[in-house]
Amino acid sequence: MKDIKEFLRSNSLRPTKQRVLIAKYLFDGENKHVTAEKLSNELNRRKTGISLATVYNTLHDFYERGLLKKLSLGLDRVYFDTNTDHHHHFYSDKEQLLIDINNKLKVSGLPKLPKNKKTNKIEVIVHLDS
Amino acid sequence: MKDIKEFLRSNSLRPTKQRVLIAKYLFDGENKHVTAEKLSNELNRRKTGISLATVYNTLHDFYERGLLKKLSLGLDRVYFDTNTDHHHHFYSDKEQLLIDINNKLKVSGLPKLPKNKKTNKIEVIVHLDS
DNA sequence: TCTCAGTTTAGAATGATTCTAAACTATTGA
DNA sequence: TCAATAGTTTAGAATCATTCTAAACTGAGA
Repeated sequence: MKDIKEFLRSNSLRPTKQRVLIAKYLFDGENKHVTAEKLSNELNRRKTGISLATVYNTLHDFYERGLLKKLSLGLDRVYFDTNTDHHHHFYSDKEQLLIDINNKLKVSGLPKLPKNKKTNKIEVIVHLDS
Repeated sequence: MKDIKEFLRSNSLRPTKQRVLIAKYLFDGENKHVTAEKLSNELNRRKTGISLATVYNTLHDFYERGLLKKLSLGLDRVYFDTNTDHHHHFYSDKEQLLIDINNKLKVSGLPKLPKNKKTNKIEVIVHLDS
């Protein structure tokens, strides 16, 4: 609790009631994949009374501080991932399934880059069926 | 022209004026990446008077017949790719850059799949910076 | 040519996200 | 402790890609 306030402050974020609650939920130790809507539902379940706008603002703030990773897998919603290390995903649109691939994938056989461009990151999505 | 009508018919699509014009543009031999909006602009430039709704309908129809590939790279718009072979992409959100990677990429080191799931496809996106 | 299922279309609807601007609150300096 | 203020929260409006609706239109077969 104190720690969370410190954590927020050390990331140039005022430890407001709302941010503390959201951070507590997101950074409780286990990795999470959330959308704004899913997070909002979870917070409502806990009767926190945090508005959807604040959920969006907070996810964005955390993302900008590098505390979350942003995933745009399908077309619809944006997922935020509490695992900010570079990693990849198993993904199934139909089944709302999203699983981290944390071990070392290797991608080989890349052609040379377009001129004047450099690789920012390589993203691998393994689409699954049942 | 005749060929395009035949092509549409052979894919269970009536060769309407609109579909012929769109197919002619999309399948002129060179690979294209289009969004509904970009395609609509191009068609307006040619004074075809095709509505945006029809552009969406037609892209969707072509996609369902397997004539186009659908790409959901960023969050915003959907791209349709006339290259329907399995392939990967260089992508830069900022610069609206999208380039096919047609040669054989290899992805190694995948962990085992979640139980009861099988791989549908592996998608590699190489994000670029300038 | 007639008929009708398949198409096209304008405009409304949807749904995730962002914006607005007014009310609220954490922080800091006195 | 308190006032001032910069940063936050919020409801609701706005945005924007896309889908839906339902009415008008058209290609294809009889």
